[in-house]
Amino acid sequence: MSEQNIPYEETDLYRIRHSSAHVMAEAVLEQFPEAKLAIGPPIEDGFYYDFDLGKDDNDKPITFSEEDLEKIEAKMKQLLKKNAPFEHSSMSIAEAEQFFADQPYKIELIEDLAAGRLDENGNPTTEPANEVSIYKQRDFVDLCRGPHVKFTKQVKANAVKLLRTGGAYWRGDEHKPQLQRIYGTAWHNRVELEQYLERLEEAKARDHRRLGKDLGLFHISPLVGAGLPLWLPKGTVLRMQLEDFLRQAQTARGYLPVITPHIGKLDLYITSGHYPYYKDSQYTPIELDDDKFLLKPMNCPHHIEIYKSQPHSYRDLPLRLAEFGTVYRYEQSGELNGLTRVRGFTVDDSHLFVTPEQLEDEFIAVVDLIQYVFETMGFHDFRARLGVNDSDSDKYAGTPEMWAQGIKAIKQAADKAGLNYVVEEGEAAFYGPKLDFIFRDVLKREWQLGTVQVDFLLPERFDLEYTAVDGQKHRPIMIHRAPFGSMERFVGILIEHFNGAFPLWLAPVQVTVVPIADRHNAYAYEVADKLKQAGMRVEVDASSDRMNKKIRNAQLQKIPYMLVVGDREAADGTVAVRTRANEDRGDMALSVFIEQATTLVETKSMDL
RNA sequence: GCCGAUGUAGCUCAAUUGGCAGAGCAAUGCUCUUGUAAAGCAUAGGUUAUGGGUUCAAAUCCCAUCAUCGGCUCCA
Repeated sequence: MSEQNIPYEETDLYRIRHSSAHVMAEAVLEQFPEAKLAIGPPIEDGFYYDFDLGKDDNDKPITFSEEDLEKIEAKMKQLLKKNAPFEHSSMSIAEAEQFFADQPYKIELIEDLAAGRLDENGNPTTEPANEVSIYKQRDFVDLCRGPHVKFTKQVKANAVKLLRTGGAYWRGDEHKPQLQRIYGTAWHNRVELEQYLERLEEAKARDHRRLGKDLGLFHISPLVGAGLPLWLPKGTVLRMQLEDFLRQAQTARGYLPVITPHIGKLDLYITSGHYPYYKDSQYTPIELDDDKFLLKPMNCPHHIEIYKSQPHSYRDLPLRLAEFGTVYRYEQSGELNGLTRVRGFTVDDSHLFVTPEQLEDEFIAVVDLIQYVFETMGFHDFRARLGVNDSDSDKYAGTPEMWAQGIKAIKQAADKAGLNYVVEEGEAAFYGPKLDFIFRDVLKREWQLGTVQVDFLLPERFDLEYTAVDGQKHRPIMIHRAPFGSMERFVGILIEHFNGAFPLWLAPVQVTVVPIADRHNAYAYEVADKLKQAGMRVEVDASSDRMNKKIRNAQLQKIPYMLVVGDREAADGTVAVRTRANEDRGDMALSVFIEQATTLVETKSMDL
């Protein structure tokens, strides 16, 4: 398409979606004449519009029902076909305030525009506006910067669909009124719409919650607790492959393993400064006698205490302490989601204690490790984001100097490593700036995974020191880092990315041996034993099912290899190799298969 | 946490307006001994998420709680 290289805001699709939002609002007003309009922008793949429908007799907010949505969609399609031009004009602030007098949200937007505070998207503006831009189709007039299509008919009625409703806070602030949002999608034509809907179906089919159940990877029991996943044997095998891989990579890079308990005294987190920041998302402290203990929300304080357990010379540094450390955060109930958003999760955590001279090299080495990990996973589409503090936010600790120093260190190291990154305000940790690695999966969805943070604050808080060449005590700097981020989220993403068909080295079961009839079971077990001796994870399907059924079951479990064995194979010492890609490779000597498979495992190949 | 929807067998779903809770798959048993994506027959499986309430009668209506899903806010 010709639109690929121009900004989204300038594309036809953007206009189509923006115009769809207006026509949808027009349709809503026909059904709900009292609705107050908030904002209705185009978004990725579609658009939304927020409405305030007022309260019912019981003072409960009026919401859209599913039937409402259908009616609105039908009405909207009618309005699209009943052609009308989008007319652009402007009004003075005073005119606009009068015109939108019964639209409080529009008034707020107009006032912000007039004062030069915020534009209609909530972004800061530089200059106060004298007049505002408006768009009109038929009797529907909206405060809007545009652009729009010229006529409503340019939005094809069969290329638009309303998807869902939901609550949304005015201006994204949970202390402000909650509005009713309708999401819709709009495309150039019907075919594109259908393709998009298919994409949604595809995403649903690879949902890790669905696959996690079907493939027996994890389970979440309400009795254990929401957001506290139980790892089933197959999920555990998968996770352990990841952990072993990283552990090995870390050992090769001079990391030292440590293990720390799941709780710690409240005082520890008060010293670290975590407590005030995590108070709201924290399991309440456990009180015993005169002490209070917290389920740890972070591993750093424990690792710091390990550092402090003995005096350090500059010769000991950098000290790289690594642990798969499980932390607990009491996330809001509405936030929980399978493995990707949980209340107890394991961070592939490490804390590096370094001298100022070592900071840059160590940071680069960490970035290098993260990239190595991603590449090994077959994650090639990722970007980096430098999260810095928000100048006017009070949620960050430390001095401006510390922040400047940290940001500078990250920038220098990232530049030296040749890494492209974008800077985003308000994306820092409370104790320092961080570099996040954001991965785009096969469905083009973005996930924040690995993270590296430079920290001058905690060494200060805990009064960390080492003896330098000059014989004086100096303050080390800490680097916090986690390539996977959290094992739970990472595995969740991995499941969706691979659609449950993991590369051989990660597959919980790598091979299923399929005996054709009972009399082949003995040979099947013999084959399985040899595979196990070669380090393969293998199952024998000795059930009374037909061979076809056994193959089907293995296919559904996305097991990489099915080895069919019958009279021929038993006589020749061979196996008939079939892959989950429906590929029949015919008979081959077992030794040849083992040779091939183990090589693929060793090289962590994506191929079968 | 907020707004909305949902919760029936291990899984996927049925059950007219309130009137005896059912099917497919999975499980178990038996028969068949099978050559690359579902053999046949039989058996078992449920306090309809939990706790209250309305009713002669509740899976169905009402209330509360828990959980899940879709959004918002927040985040690894």
